[in-house]
Amino acid sequence: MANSKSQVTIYEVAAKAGVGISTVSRVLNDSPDVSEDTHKKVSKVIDELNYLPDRVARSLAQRSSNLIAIAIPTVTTAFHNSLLKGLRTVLADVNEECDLLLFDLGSTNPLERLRSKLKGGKVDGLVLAGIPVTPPLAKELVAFRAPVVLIGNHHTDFDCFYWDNHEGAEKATTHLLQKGHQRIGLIRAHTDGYVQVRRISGYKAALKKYKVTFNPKLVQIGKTTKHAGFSEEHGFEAMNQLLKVSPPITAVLASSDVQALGAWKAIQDAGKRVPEDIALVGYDDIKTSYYIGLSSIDQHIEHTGELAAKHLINCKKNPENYTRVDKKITSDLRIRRSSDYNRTTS
Amino acid sequence: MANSKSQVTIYEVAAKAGVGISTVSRVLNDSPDVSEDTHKKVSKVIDELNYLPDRVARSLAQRSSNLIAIAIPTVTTAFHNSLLKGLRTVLADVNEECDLLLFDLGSTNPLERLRSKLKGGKVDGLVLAGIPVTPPLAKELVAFRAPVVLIGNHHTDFDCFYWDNHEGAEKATTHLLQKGHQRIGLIRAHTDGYVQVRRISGYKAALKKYKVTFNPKLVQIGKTTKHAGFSEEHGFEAMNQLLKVSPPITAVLASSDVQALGAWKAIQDAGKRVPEDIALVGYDDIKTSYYIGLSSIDQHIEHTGELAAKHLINCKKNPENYTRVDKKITSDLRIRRSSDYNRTTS
DNA sequence: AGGGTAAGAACAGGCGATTGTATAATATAG
DNA sequence: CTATATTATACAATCGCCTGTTCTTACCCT
Repeated sequence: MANSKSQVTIYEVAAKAGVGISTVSRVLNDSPDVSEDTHKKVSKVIDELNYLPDRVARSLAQRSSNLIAIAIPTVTTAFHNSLLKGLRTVLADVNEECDLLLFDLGSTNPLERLRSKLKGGKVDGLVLAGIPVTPPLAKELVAFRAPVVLIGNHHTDFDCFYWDNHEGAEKATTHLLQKGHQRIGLIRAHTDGYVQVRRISGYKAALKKYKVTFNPKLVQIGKTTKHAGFSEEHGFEAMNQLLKVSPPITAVLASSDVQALGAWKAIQDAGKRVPEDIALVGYDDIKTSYYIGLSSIDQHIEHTGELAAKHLINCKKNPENYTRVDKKITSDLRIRRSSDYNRTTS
Repeated sequence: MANSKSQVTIYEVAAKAGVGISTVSRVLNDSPDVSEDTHKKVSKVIDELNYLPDRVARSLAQRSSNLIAIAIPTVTTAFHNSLLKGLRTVLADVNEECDLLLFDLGSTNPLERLRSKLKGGKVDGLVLAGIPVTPPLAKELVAFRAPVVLIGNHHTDFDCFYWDNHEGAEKATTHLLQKGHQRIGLIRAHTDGYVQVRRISGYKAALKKYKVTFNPKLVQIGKTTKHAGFSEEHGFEAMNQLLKVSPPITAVLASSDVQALGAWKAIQDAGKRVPEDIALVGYDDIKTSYYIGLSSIDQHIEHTGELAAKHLINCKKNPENYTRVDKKITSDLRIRRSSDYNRTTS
């Protein structure tokens, strides 16, 4: 199994080079007060011994773990993957030393799990993605004594990067209105939080601007509750309900791309075409959307991950000039085949 | 930000509880020889002081960290995401204590980066995904004092979970032959390693079984080298080359689904249809393939990740009855619209 | 009641680095 | 040529926790 051999330590290097360990340490850290000769000599021994400093010991001495944690649920979506990628890109390039720690919140009782993870020990930074911060949680986070970044949620006590769901839904709806649609369906999800509310308000705002009366029957939700209704099945189900509405709708805005995919299937099953009969716009802009030509709202998730990582690294590097970050990430509409069709007759 | 205040250490807890630090430590680690009274007393103080043990110090002292690391390149693909998910699922459910650490290998000099990550070691297990193990690396891995699991590569000194690329390519090719194809193109990638060689051999084996002569002109590779040629652009480019071959091919096997997507586009641009004019099969079975109906080879990547995690946890729990694992994961063909069409005339 | 035993807690010595300070060696000045 | 400033290096104390060992103390038993 590969175990036995013990590590080469700074002591061995020092002994073999005939110097003290502090000198070796200074060579490692490119301290200016080591003579050139000594530097060379020690470097040579380091090479010969194939010595690499122990990062854990180093972290302890430097009082920083060089670890940034991100808490995510087990059921990951494209959202989490994009976020991770953004974080990693920055951590890998900007700061060689920092690794990413994944706090998996499991499937049951995520908050309890998060609490126990927090107790597992400190890290240099924590990213909470899509986790609403309740007052008790906020208290624990403060006690955690490490910079905490919230993604997708808002809280006055922590740094946040979040999206304006109102804006996204409004952009999508406006686009459909501009394409000549009047009866636009909305497939919602099984959450009644902030996100959902804002999206519906964006949808309504756009309608109002175009003087189209809001019709609650055009907002549908199915029974399938898996993934809070962001699933393909749910999109399929809700779309079938929308197809029964009369007079018929000519466009649909879904709460997620995956949902839109299900809706697309329902539309095809009903013998109708996208976008000629029904235009479709999703939310999230996942990879598949690009390939199949589904219009969607791009929330720049990967970029948000990068921003979060940069912010945390910055906190670490110069904690003195810290200022709270509260940044809204704008959402952009990606128009593709599924909605790029002008409806001449209403 | 909640940072400034200096850390609460085990000493303060010990002092306030009126015990020695070793007792506090034993409480933290649920050692059996602490009386119940003391346990309670200390726990109470821990709560009051909001004490969190320092991960780094703990790792240093224990020479391990309850961490399983996985090394992956910065440019992640669906492959890595699936793997991660598999690992996490198991770590989250089977063992509450283990977290996943991401060793990002960056973009330049991944092996060197890996080396330095290994040095900081102190993890309980390491997963190497898609990283060929050269002799010097093998040596370092042996010196690394933790179980190492290789995914997608084979090495007699380590536990491995890998795929039989010969089998996968053979299954895909056989499927196309059965559908009546004779002139089957192959889009390869810019690697000449194990994976590529085995896939080509599988392709050839299937042809041979059906008594179809191998034609090297049907194996194409483009100039685009990004992502070692597994990219959409490269698929597009190579497909265009294949379209020029005469007599025309009727089916194509790509090295990845993303590549196949590019090929699909090239086929459409040439005014041909999938699968009626040209049948298409990819490799990897990414999500998009399911949605757009691209046939593909499913390598059960997520499941492989689960197996790897289970194995590592098992190593940790009972190291005494360790036996080397060398498991081949079978690949299955997922037949979808892109190739599900019988070619009557050859 | 005294010696033996065992449980529970304290001591002290690491783990492998960093870093402020003391010291030895060299250089500069008077 | 001694006295002082200047380097370059070595020493030793940490960092926060774990753990083998020693020491108490209380409890049994004859």
